[in-house]
Amino acid sequence: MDNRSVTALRRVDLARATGCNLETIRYYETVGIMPDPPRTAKGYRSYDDAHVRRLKFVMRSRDLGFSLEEIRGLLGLVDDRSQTCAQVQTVAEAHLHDVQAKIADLTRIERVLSETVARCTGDAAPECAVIDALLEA
Amino acid sequence: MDNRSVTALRRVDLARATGCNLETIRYYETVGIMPDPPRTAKGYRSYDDAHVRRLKFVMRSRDLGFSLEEIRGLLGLVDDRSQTCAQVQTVAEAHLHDVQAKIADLTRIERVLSETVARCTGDAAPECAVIDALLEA
DNA sequence: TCTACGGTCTGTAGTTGATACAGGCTCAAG
DNA sequence: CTTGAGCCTGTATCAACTACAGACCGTAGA
Repeated sequence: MDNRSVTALRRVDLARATGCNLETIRYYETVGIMPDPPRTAKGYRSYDDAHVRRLKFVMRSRDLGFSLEEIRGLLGLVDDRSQTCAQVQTVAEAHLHDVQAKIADLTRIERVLSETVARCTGDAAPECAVIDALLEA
Repeated sequence: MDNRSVTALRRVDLARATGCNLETIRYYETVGIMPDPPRTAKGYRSYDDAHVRRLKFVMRSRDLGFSLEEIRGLLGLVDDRSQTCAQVQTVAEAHLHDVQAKIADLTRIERVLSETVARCTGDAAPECAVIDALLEA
């Protein structure tokens, strides 16, 4: 157990430390969300705490529904700390509006769907309120 | 203007009648959502009112957020009217629960996001509440 | 009749965000 | 020395479309 083992992480260690899927890490590297990590003599990827922090940032952003494109933007703003809070705010607000629009859409769907399902008799009969609703012009 | 023109529709006509994208119609045929239509002597697709009705059904279902897989199921129930209202109700209720779960997720995201954005100063400074929230463990 | 334009045909590639697998290599513990 | 876990690459798959490329057709106007 040498002192390298404190920070030198394998792919599976990074996955476990972040909760990210193993294959997804490689995917993030190919699409530039994560940097290409240094390699061992045998070509194995070698990660450290900075990778863990970055990937956690990505996971949290994804959790909040940011697209990879948006996350790329946020990472750029983090990497270049000369950028402004106002810029980040703009990205986050745009995303907030997206989320609110999605909620509105789903709420409309939920209303129509629950109203329609409520009209179902649940009978072993071929007449059905859901089908009728979908069939009507 | 012969009597065929009343019902014989080209691909673009079906698209316009339903609001469906031109290419999507062909896609729905390849995946079996729509039937392979009859062809003219020169191989052009020829649609009629039944196609319009079916595609409208598909569009409305999709509008309500049903997946193509679910729509395939609903179409099967419509095609075979010996199926029961109870079966349709089951599909629709399962989908309703999906929708409600998505709304719950997005509402959580919306809350976190709006709280965080509200803490932004909007300054031309590198300190930012959004970034801090994403960076913190 | 010519020409332009809009439509149609097929097959295939690209999109987003991963996930999975094949086939082979390496490493560490027992 | 074997076994099992992990690593490597490249490629295929998923949903649900969308968008070409390259060739053909059909009709309205000059």
